[in-house]
Amino acid sequence: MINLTLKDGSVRQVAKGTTLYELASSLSQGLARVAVVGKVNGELKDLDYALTEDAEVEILTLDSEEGLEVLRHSTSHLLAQAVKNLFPGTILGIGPAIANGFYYDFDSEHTFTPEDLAKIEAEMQRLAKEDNSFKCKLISREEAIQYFQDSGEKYKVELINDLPEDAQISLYTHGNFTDLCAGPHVPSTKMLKTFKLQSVAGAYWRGSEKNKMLQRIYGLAFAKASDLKDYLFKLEEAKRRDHRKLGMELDLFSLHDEGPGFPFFHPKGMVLRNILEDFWSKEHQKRGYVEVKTPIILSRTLWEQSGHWDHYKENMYFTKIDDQDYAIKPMNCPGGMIMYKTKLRSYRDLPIRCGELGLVHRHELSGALHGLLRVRNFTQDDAHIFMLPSQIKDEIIAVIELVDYFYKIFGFEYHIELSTRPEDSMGSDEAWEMATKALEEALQAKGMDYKINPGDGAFYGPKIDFHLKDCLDRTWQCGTIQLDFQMPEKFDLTYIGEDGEKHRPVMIHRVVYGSIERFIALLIEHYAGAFPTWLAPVQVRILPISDKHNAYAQKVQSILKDQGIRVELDTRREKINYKIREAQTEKIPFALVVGDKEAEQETVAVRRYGQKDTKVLSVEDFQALILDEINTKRTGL
RNA sequence: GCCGAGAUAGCUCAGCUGGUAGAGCAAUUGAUUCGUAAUCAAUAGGUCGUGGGUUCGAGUCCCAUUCUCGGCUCCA
Repeated sequence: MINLTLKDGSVRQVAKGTTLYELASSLSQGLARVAVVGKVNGELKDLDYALTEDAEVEILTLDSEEGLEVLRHSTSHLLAQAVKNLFPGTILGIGPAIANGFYYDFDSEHTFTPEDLAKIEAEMQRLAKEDNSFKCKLISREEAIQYFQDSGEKYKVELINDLPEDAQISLYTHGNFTDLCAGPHVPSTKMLKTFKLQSVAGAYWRGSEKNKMLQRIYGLAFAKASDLKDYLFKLEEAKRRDHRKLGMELDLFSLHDEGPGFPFFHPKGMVLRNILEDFWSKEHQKRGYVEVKTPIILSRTLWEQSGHWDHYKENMYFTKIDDQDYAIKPMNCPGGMIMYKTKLRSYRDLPIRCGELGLVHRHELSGALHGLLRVRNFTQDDAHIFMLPSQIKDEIIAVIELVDYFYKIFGFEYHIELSTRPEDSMGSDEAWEMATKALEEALQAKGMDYKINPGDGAFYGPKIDFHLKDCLDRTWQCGTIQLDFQMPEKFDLTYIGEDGEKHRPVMIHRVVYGSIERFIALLIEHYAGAFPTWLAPVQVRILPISDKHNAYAQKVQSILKDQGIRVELDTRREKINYKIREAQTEKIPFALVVGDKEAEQETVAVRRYGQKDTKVLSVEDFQALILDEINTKRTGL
């Protein structure tokens, strides 16, 4: 007999060799029916796994994230089976579970079309009903290689060859389909009911552009049909927040064939930009930053000195002036270096926190462009902090706090990544290690959770990245803090120390918004276009009932305007309903209706965006209310 | 850059197997002076992304190209 500790802490004695399924049955028939996999000492196992020693055991159902993940993974096998049935000769790549579903990569002569997806899905439904169980078989490396070589599965052979020496190799079979897989899986295909194939996309084998591009089929899978339906509905809702759609509807910006990736900002978009930039400048001044502006075009020699010529050329645009080579800046830092060197610096001057809202141009791959989220020119809210080595930690912590302060004001949730040394980079291992450690220590000192993003650092140093989510939960890097020992070296930056000798300062490159363009895109999606009053391009629109009331409306407008409130007046000869509808469609925070009553009593009927009820306030009271909302940057809802 | 899909009026879209373009909203004009999400009517608006080709005839078929979308890669 062996002792099993269950999730509730109770201990159950069962015969050695009892399977997880048998255990589930003995606990309750209901549980056995919905059981997906088991967890033995923290490891996921198939239900037919036989227990041979004392263990902590948990039976998982589709109510758990892990259970769902297994379901999604099993559905990817079902997809592969269906594709192999319908398109014999297809070679398999990999097929993992992902958020909300799964994908499988295929190498096929046939190009999968959207119409094929429907056929494949039907075949999956048919196969699922066959009620085939997933069976696991452990085999030796040689057998496995032999097996997949014989069946022409070259990618599987490659995968096996790359498995660690001691890896246990297992095959999973259901019906006529066998795949290399670590498992575990649901007990039977009959559990695979709620899925939907979504799209086909190209994907490089093993994520490297040096490899062949395979065809990836994406699918969704959920525990219940209602969950799938809910998710599809949520997707549709999310698309309504898309900044590309809202940006055009709200007349904020536009993109044109004449300048792919070079956005045009309209008057209303400029209002938003200017507010963000003003806020930025004020907050930075408070924290001891100065602000500069460096040129957009600088000589080739500078870029050679900075290392961009060697490490960043692919992303840069070039031009010639009087037969000399120049580059359009992809980063602001080299310009900042030149400024630092205009004076002799003392240790007493440091840290120098030098901000720059700098317009940079980068040649992004055409296929990567995406609204304002990925563009070819953008304004970085950059700053370079030159400091003594002893100031590193405090400065990094101050920037982490600054980014957090900003993001909280907008109500953004974010996650942090620590990006380490990339392949194409410069500097010594020691310098990189020191820099990476400094960043890590600052994060730990702040108690921040973060994940490591190996090899994703800048070519001159490691970085802390702050990521925000868009309407479809894709994450985008915004803020970043990069610690750099290389540039000061390359540019021979110095300061005079207490000892009267020259020393090398350390520098940080950092941005808070990241790029104003990207940040605006995320703001649009975050607020679904309904900006809080302090950010709204138009804060108030006054709607006279008829043109009898225009004079009073104008008076109210000038009172509010004098307070710096962005207020419009709608004097068109339209019905009040029509004007209100339009003000709502444009997501203006306040619509003020004025008619006989209001004109007589010097009041306004206040209708807030998204709310049906109105409140009649005196003009002074309304003014106080809106100014308070603007000053406190409240969302108002 | 790569794989796939798409591009028709300012916007959203229709246009079957090739027979020289249509709706709604927006716009303009006129009438309506109106109390919390669309007043009525009339008018105007497109060389169907661009360039070639096939054909008596191309929005529709073929080729190239640009841009957009979804991914991959890359990145603020």
